[in-house]
Amino acid sequence: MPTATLPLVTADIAACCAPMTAGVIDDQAAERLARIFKALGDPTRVKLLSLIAASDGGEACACDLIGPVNLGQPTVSHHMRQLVDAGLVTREQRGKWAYYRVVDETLLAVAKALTPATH
Amino acid sequence: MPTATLPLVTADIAACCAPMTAGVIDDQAAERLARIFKALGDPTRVKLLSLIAASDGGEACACDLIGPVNLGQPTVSHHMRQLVDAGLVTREQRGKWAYYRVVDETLLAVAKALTPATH
DNA sequence: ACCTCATATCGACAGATGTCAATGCGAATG
DNA sequence: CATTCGCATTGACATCTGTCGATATGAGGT
Repeated sequence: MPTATLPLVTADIAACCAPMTAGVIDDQAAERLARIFKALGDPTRVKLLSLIAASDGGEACACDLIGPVNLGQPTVSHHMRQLVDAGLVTREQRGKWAYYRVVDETLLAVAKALTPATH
Repeated sequence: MPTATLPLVTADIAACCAPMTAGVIDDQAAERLARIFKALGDPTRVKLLSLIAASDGGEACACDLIGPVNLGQPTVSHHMRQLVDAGLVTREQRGKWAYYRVVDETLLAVAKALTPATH
């Protein structure tokens, strides 16, 4: 995999997340969903996401995240990349600091995909 | 990890899934959530879950799952174990067949955890 | 220009993960 | 009870992943 920081969840974010429980999902949708779930499949990243979401103004710089998760700076940077690549957070450089912000649309779309069909 | 098939998501399923975006999640909750997400973090397992959910009567036996995912029987069995261990599906042996069923409560709880706080 | 500070990237390494072939095991069926 | 059938377990393997120390990058401050 190259070093690209691509928007893996793009416009088709809606398409990706038709309720998983409605009909049999196609392979592409399964892949897209799994990619997001994998990004969420680490306790550190779950905590990072929560830290950002709970931050004042809905954003947090990397420097604010290193302490709470008690890991090295490169490791946190690595995790943040995963979250950005999955489309779960955005990154904005302002001066020396990198500010992260949760992408609510992605969270909502995934939540919708997980919501069981109302029989 | 021993061979136990424990209900990793038990009564505290509700506690585990207070909206991830409301306050900073504690380490235990992050761990519980991540465990479920990790189980969902593979395209094969996403498809398996979808297959079961879309099956007649909401249940499917292992034999019905092997074909659609195009993988060996031991591999499918392995994936199903992951899903059961994560509390995403239940397993019931009836005669020679193993029937799987999606646990809607878990899906709902996770969906709730992902739903962004309404600012 | 230099230095400092905030992040990212690289290289390395142990441990986890997905897959398969071979085998084990319990339940029906003859 | 021997055989077959459905599924789980084991052992092995290549690949992926989380973590770190060291280093690179790049923006501000002096």
